Order: sequence, then structure tokens, then C-alpha cells
Amino acid sequence: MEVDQRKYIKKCKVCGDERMVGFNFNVLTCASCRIFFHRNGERNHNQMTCLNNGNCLINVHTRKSCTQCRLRKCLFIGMRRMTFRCKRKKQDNDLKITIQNQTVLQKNESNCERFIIARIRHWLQMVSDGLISTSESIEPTISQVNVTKDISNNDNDKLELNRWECYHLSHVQKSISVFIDENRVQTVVNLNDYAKHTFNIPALYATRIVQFCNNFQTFKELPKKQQLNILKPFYVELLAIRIAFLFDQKRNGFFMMENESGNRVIFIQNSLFNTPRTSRPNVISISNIIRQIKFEMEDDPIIRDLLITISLFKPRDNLHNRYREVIGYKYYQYTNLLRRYLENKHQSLMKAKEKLTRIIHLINDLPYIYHDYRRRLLEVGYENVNQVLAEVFELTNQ
Amino acid sequence: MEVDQRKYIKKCKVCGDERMVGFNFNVLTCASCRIFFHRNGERNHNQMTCLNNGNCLINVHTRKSCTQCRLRKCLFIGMRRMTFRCKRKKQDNDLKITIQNQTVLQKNESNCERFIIARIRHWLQMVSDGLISTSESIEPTISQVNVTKDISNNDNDKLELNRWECYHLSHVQKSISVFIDENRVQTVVNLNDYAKHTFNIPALYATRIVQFCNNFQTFKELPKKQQLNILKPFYVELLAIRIAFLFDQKRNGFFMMENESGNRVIFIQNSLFNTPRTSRPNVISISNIIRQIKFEMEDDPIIRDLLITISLFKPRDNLHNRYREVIGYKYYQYTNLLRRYLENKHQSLMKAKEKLTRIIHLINDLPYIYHDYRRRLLEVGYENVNQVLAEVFELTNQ
DNA sequence: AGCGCACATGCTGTTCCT
DNA sequence: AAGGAACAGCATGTGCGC
Ligand SMILES: [Zn+2]
Ligand SMILES: [Zn+2]
Ligand SMILES: [Zn+2]
Ligand SMILES: [Zn+2]
Repeated sequence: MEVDQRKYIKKCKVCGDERMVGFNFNVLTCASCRIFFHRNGERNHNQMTCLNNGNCLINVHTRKSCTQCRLRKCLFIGMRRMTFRCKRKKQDNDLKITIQNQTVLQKNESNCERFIIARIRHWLQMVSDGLISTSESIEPTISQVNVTKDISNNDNDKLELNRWECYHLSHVQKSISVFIDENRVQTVVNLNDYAKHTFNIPALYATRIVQFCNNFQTFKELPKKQQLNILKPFYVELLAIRIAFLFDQKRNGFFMMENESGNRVIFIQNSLFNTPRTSRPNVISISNIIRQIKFEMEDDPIIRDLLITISLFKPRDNLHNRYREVIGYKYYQYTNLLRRYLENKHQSLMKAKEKLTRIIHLINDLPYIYHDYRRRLLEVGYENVNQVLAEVFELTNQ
Repeated sequence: MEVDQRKYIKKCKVCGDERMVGFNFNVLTCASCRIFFHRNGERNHNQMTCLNNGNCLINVHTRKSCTQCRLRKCLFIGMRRMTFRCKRKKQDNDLKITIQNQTVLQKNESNCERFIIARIRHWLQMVSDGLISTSESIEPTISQVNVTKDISNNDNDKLELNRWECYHLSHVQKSISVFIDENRVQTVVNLNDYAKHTFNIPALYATRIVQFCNNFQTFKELPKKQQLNILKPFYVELLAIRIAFLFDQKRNGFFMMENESGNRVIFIQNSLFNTPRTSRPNVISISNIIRQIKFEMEDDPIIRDLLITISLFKPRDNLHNRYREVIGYKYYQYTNLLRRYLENKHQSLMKAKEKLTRIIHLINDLPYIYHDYRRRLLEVGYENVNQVLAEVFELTNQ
């Protein structure tokens, strides 16, 4: 990767201000954008009014003018409160933390957390500077998560997330951040078909997906062939989930960044997920799947990120028997984490369980999207399909 | 004219608010728009920033969001401070006021003014409600203006405008208000030629110009044929002056209202007043005339309105000899009023005189615009020209 | 270092006064 | 009735403490 010297100047990811910049709510921002998010982060930006149809350019001078667009940009670049409460227990104090073969014993809880967060931030900074690939993962080990899961015995404490659960959530979120400036699409408006619009940057997207997956040691240790078997369908599933998240049902379209600096957010209006009339009536509706996923995510990026991770490790027929168990364990682990997160969020075991069931069904439906895409690409013809997409969808030129 | 019952509900002309509406700074507005204009009226709206390229829709909910567009709308619909100071003299007290054949003797100056202003407002309200045509003029008689002109003898008092001068200014402004929602043009963007863009509402415009002219008794009493001789060239001159006023040199375009309610202001960018390369080099440049008029108006609607009125009564070759004197007197009267206004505004006799000379030259250059338009319309061909325009430009179908 | 809190500033809109 | 003053409310941004 290229190293751009200019990137070393710290700049607010929201407004571009260079004064008083630091990591706030997970993102490099200035002090004013920090307090802005602190004050408005809970509000729903869809209920706010924008004079410019959500098209405002946010910079140091204009950041005051449109609250909606500023807030949407904050959320878009990944700013978020840690809403889940982290339970602090005496027995958590002497935990052993394994980070990349280096074992660190932390007596002081606060220092321990600070150390972890500092590592995450350093890593994030390095990634965003393009200095390293995401292989420098700091994923917690499976055994530790397992241990903490068994700690909670008291009913009152059950709904609280323990430190390791919080840490796992953080890890997922940090991993997903490789997609933050994913949408380098330029001047993409009024598109009519799938391929042109979603996959105009397939190679870049593929690279980032591999970076994301490599954050999980289990995936990283798989043989290349098995990785590919997962990556091909996962490519589409991840896209579908992310686009469902961005999708605005009221406007029937979604927002994305227009250029690299991410200063301009454009709105793409289309009928992307409308199943065409020509398809057979008994086929599952793609648009319904997307809409249901959208609904279940509750506009919550943490649910989205867990959904993506669960989708990564979900059982797949084309996976070699030898690796099914280890992948299955990750699937169980993250499904469990999602359940715990939902329990904590909704403060209800019942509600969380029902929601989880629906989500698992949806994740099992995701292959339909893959096959629908593939069918459409076949119609377009091999010659007209991007090389990477042809690879992803296993298209051949005969 | 049709009578619309809904129009009887008083509404703010800026934001449409129906609470606390009254006449403020010459226009029917709500209290918040009043204080907004009170606070921002002096600022230059071109130096303010708008996220939407000056395209913002202003209503009760959005009025807070874009200061620039709100201020521009305030100015656009005619809000203005009475910057000229009105001198109050003892000898003004016993003035005889003739309004529509009804002679009212006012001892009390303050009550007199209130009476006049109340009449103007009532009339304005009636006009804007569509109840009456503008023929219910309240133009002051010539003799009275003449009298007051001779009152000022003291040098120190010379620069102050007396009550009758102020009243005349008001009359001109009120008369011009028939054009306030003139620009009913819908979705007119990126135009390339004159005719399509300026004259897509020629009939409506003609009606309003006649309404405006009929506010002046001298014009009203002319025979129809003489009125037409004035109206035809004046049609173009008035348009040219008003468009020059709206013209934004920095952006090379101008703002106009998009629809009847005037809630949406659109920006028209074009090369409207660029003299085409194909014209002979020694012909006076239309764009230069427009730019100079723009410059002399100082963004001051009062100067604009006086310029229009002077243009109405300026000497014309096609006018019958019998009426030249009475029209000439009006020309002298309003030229004089403009000089007095400029003296008062710039507090300098010299500056005012120089400026007035330049303005008179410009007014004499206005026929060039008429002939330039006419030449272009001839190129378009009689069949393709609007009926009213063909009449205005005396085009024949042979 | 990052987050919350407090204060200062600027813009808005209503009430009151003349 | 129109315009100005003043107060209250809200959003924003900087400085401070933990
Ligand atoms: Zn910022
Ligand atoms: Zn906006
Ligand atoms: Zn208003
Ligand atoms: Zn605006």
C-alpha cells in the first residue's frame, strides 16, 4: 500500500478541522464535532429537516448550518456511543489477556482497558494511514470469552455484559471499520441495474473484505481454498447487509460517500431491491429479505456488525468437514454475543430470543441474494462482468 | 379578477406563518421575520453562505436554517428600511391632500401621515387580495410636490427629504409592488436564449405593467394610442432594469421566484446579457448597459423604482406633441426626486449630480436593448414569437 | 488521552414599551 | 399599528477537571 505523507496531519473526519483533533467516540474528530455528537448522538437524524435533501457538504464553515447532515455524517463515519453497559466485577480483575502471542497480566482494571483501547486506536490509526494491513489483529481468544460467559449466575446480573463481551463487541466494530470509507463511488446517480451500481469497485471491496476476515484468527488460519469458499458468498452477504443498513425506506434509496475524503454524501434513489416482475412468483423476494434485515438491525451499527460476523462464520455446505467444527464454534460464539447484546439492549430475555430466531432465519436466506445476483450477471454476459465479480460468482466464459 | 376567500387569512410573505402578522418594513410579515429583518437587513446577503446554492425553500419550519435565503427572500418581497430621513417642519402642517377627488385637511402631521399610510396599506392589501385593480391610485398631485420643492431654503435643510418627497417615494414603491410575485416562471433552468426565458409570461407581465402605469394619473389620462406608444418600449426597459437589479455578477445569473406562492427561489445561471460575438463591434454592448445600471442602482430598490418611473416618463419620439409637455413634467419631477434622494442618501450635492448624469445617460441608452431584443426575435421568426411580444415589438407576419 | 460538564457566545422569537 | 428594547430559549464551541 502507498504511504501518503499528507495523511499524517490529523484532521477531523467530520468537518476537516485540524485544531483539537483526537479520537472521540471511536473516530478521529475535532472537539466541536465531539460535543456535537455527544449532544445529538441519540437523536434520530431521519426526523430532522434538511433544506438540501440530505445533500449538504459538511466542512468547518458549514458544519453549523445543517444539523441533520452533520449528524448523519458522524454516524456514517462510524461515531457511536458504547450504549451497552459494561459490568465491573471483582472476579474480572485478574484476567489474562492474549494479544498476538504476547501475554499481559493486568491487575488494574482501568489500566487494562486503557491499554486495550490504546492498542485498538493505534492499530486503527495505522490502518487508516495505510501503513499496515489488518493482519495485526487483536481478537480475544475463544477460551476467555467462554470463561466469562459462565461467570454470570445471579439473575439480576444476567442482562449485563461483562468486560470480555464488551471487548468482543469492540473487536467486531474495529474490524468492520476497514469499510468506513468504502464508498469511493463517484457520481453514481440514477442507476437502473445491480451490477453497475453495487459492484463498480469490486476489487477494492474484495481487498477490504479479506482485510476484515483476517481480523479473525480462525478465518486466517484456514487454507486458502477454504477461505475462498467462504469469501465468495460472503462478499455478497456483507454487501447486502451493509446496503440494507444504509437503505432509507421512506426515500427508497440510500446515502453514500461520493469521494475519498468523504466530505460529500450523495443520495442514491433507485429500485435496487425490488424483485423484478419477471421472476417466478414462488421465489423468495430479495427486497423482502433486505427490508426485514433493515428492520431487525434497528439502525444499530452494533447489530449490523454482529450480523456480518455471524454471516461470515455461518455453516456452509462447500466447507471442508475438517474445518466445520472450528467455524461452527465461532458461529455459536457470535450468535451468543448477539443474543447477549439484545438481552442487554432490550432488557428482556424473551424478546431477544424471538429476535435472534428471526435473524438466524434471515441469515440463512442470504444465499438467495447471491443466486439472484449471479442470475442477473449471467444475463449481462461474462464479457461484460468485472473480473473480480466473475471470480466471486464463479462465472465461466463458455 | 377572481376573489379567493383563502387569501383573507393574513400570512407572512416570508415564511407563511399566520400568527402575529402585520405590516413590517412595508410588507406583511410575522413578528419573527420582522425582527429578523430588523437585525439582518443591513447585512449583505451575498457575503453569507448557503449550503444549497441559494435554493432554500423558506417556511415556518425551515426559516431558521438558512439565514442567507431568508434575508434574500425578505429583500426580494420588498422589505426595506426607510433610510431616508423624513423632515418634519411646521409649514408642512397645513397641507391639503387630494386623494381620489376627496380633499382631506389634516392639521395634525402625525395623524396625516398615519392616514396616508393606512390608505396605502389598505390599498396594497386589496390589490394583493385580488379585489381591485391598481386603478385606485393615490398618487399625490403635481402641484403639491412643486410647492414642497420650494420650501427648503436653508442650506443645512436642503439634503433632508420633506414629507411630500417621502410620500412620492412611497407611492412609487407601492406602485411597483404589483411586480412582487411577477416571476411565476416554473422550472426555468439552463436557458440559452432570450425569448424563452425572459418572456415566457409576456401577457401576465403586460397586464402588470399596465397596472403599474395606471397608478400615475398622467399616464392614465393619455389616449390609448399614446399609452401604447409608451408601453411598447417601456415593457422592455422595465424588464431590463428589474433583471439588472436581480443580476448577480459574481454568479453570472439571478434569482427569481419559482411559483405563485413565492416560497421557492431559484437561481438562473446564464449568459443573458453577453452581447453575441456576431454583432457589429461598434454597437453599444447590451451587457455593459445592464452592468452599469446594476452598478448605479447600488442594490437599492428605491433607486431601481425611481429609475423605472423616470424611464416611463422619459421623452419619446413617437409621442404626440400635445402630450410631450405633461409627460416631460413628470420626467422632470421624478428625475428631481431621484436627485433629492441621492443627495439625501450620500449627503453630497456633487456626488448626486454626477450620479444622476450617468443615470440619465443610461436611461437614454435603454432603446438599444429594445432594438437588440427585436432583432433577436426577428431571427426567431414571427410564427415562433408570443402574440404579446409580437405586439410589443411590432412584428408583422409578412 | 477521552469524556462529561460548565460557561460564553451567537442566533431566534416573544413580550413589553413607546 | 409599527418599530425598538429586552428577556428567555436554544445551538454551538472552548476550557477545565477527572
Ligand atoms: Zn469536526
Ligand atoms: Zn443538510
Ligand atoms: Zn415570517
Ligand atoms: Zn439557503
